Amino acid sequence: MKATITDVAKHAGVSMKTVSRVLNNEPNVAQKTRDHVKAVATKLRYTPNLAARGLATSKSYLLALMYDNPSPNYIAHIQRGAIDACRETGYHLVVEPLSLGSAKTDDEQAQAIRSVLDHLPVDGVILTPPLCDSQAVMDTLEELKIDYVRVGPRDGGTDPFVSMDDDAAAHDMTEHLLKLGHKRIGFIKGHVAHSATAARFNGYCRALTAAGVEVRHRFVTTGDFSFASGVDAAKTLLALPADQRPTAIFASNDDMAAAVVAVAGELGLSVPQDLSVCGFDDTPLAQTVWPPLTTVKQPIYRMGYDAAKHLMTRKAERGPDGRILDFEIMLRDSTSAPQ
Amino acid sequence: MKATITDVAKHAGVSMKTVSRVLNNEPNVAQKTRDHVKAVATKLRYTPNLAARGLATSKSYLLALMYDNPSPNYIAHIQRGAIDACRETGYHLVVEPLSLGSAKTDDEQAQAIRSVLDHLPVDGVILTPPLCDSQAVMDTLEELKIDYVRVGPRDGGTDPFVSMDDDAAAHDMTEHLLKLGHKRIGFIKGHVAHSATAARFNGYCRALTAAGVEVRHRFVTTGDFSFASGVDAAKTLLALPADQRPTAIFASNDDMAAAVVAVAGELGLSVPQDLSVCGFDDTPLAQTVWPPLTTVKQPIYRMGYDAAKHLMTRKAERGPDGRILDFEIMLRDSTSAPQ
DNA sequence: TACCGCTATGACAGCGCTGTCATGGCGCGT
DNA sequence: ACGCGCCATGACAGCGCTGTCATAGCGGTA
Repeated sequence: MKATITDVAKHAGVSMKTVSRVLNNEPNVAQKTRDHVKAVATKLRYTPNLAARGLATSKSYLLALMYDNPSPNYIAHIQRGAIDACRETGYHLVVEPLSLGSAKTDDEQAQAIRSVLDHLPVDGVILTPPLCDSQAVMDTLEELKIDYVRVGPRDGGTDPFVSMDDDAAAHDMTEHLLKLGHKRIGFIKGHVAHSATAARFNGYCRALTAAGVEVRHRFVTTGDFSFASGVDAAKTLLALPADQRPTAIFASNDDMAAAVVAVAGELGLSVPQDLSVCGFDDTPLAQTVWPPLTTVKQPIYRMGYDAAKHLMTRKAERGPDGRILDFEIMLRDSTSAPQ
Repeated sequence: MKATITDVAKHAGVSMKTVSRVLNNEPNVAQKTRDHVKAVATKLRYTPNLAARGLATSKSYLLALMYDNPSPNYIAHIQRGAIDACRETGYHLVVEPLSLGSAKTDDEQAQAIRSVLDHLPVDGVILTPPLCDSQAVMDTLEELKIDYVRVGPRDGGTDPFVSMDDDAAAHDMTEHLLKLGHKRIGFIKGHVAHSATAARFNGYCRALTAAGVEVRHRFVTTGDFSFASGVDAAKTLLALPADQRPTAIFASNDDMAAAVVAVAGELGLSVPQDLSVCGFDDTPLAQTVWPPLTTVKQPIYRMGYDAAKHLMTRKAERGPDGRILDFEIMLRDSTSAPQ
């Protein structure tokens, strides 16, 4: 039914091994033979049998994307990037949600990941937050000798990773607000356990300090990335008397920024005239809210793409261990000069 | 390194074939032997090599989830359900985005799907909207002799599918509004090409008619499921004089419902006092907006789960071809009695 | 006892591919 | 002309598993 290497070999008048060499771009095949075999393979619509190849090489041509309950939107983009990269190389992506939960012990985490990997021998693993920050997970992978890449890890370790400079992005966004003329800029921090929280806050502080503006304690509140926490934070910030409250609020993600917009509306403040608001992540929500949010667009798709690409590249040909990708500030309608 | 069937056979003092029989629950093995082999396999932490098994059986133990640009949220839930089902049976899920686009010809659609399947021999395919409504896709699958299940197909054909009764859900939601005392109920239709659009509108009409309320042309507008289209539709509906405009608006999805809330806010109408709003889908957005939206919760996770389960079940043991799952009306704060 | 039917088990080939090693031919230096 | 080394190619085994077919053992029947 489906063409095999043997068929191609027969039709091309060469041995199976030569066909194999051609298909795998191995050296030591005359250019003429190479072309001929390729032509025959195409004509026969030959595609290699993954199972057979996997059995012979003990590779699986599969990559796994592991995640633990992040936002669907984030995963969807990472996933899409990784899949596109896989397609280019004949790999495929299997998706493996892992419910580690921060409550689990290291040992349980290791066990969970091991049981997944026991059943599915993948050639590489893409680790997204918060998995990418679990030492237990990484140790297990190391022990199993399975390649992995971390996406957006907390520290900028020596392990392979792709990430974005959250600090710089927050800095630039704050600077944007400063340039518009804002002096009283509120900030809503994200969930303490998340890698990006500290980095974003740090960027905010850096920009203020650089501009000679004091970082004021009362302008900084803590949320946990949820809309609800944003509501609370916004209420706190906006409860200050009109001449003392922030003229701009920078929330650590879009959900909380959307909450700020909602609260402002309730209080009769219009955005951006009375209050500028900006978010972080550029989720669909940013454009679903009114007015559309000025926010930071993370190169999420690209991260997935690069991560997968890295895993499919032979060790020798790999580039530097870590890649820091560019972000982009999306200027929309939720920010303007004060008054 | 990793235990093989041969290892287990040696340790258990039986032949490979007997081990194989035990592992695959084949008949004709003495219970005692069976138990013993199982014990040995466990002790050795044996897990079958998928590639080898696949080569021998020409099955892949892989299911594919195919989609064409739906909402990330929808896919994420389907996916999660399917993965959970796979885990129970030792299968795995590969995710294959397909960019067919409605502009493509049937032939191109068939080609696209074929090229994916040529490279990855899966045992079954889960088709989500709008793929599940493409005859070309189904024909191709049929020809390739690959099992498939349609999730939420337009028609309730004889092919295997899982879906939800959009019509009934829209009916119940409309009835909810009616019971609250609303008489002037606006409706925003979804994208014409989508399967659910007609069904939802139909349910709305049925409920009105059953209650003896006329379906009024000016209360029905058409959107395309996007927030932006919802803004336009809402403006149209709310442009009517106060004593003639709808006291409630039922949007065909949450994005458009959120748009209605935003427009109402701009016009100084408060929800739900001046205007009740309800949506459809129960996306995260429904709770991210203020006030949280009354909406229809689709059993998306369950659909993914059931679809995968169906594919992994041997033909003989399968239940009925189609399964219609229950929806749930999520009553939240965006609806109340008029005035 | 001879024979049959049935179950429990095993030997062996082969799925499609690649790794290893062998082979034959050709160019080049002496 | 001879020998060496290198390149292009092929033969063959074997990856881990399952399907097919053969076989041994057992109880029952005539």
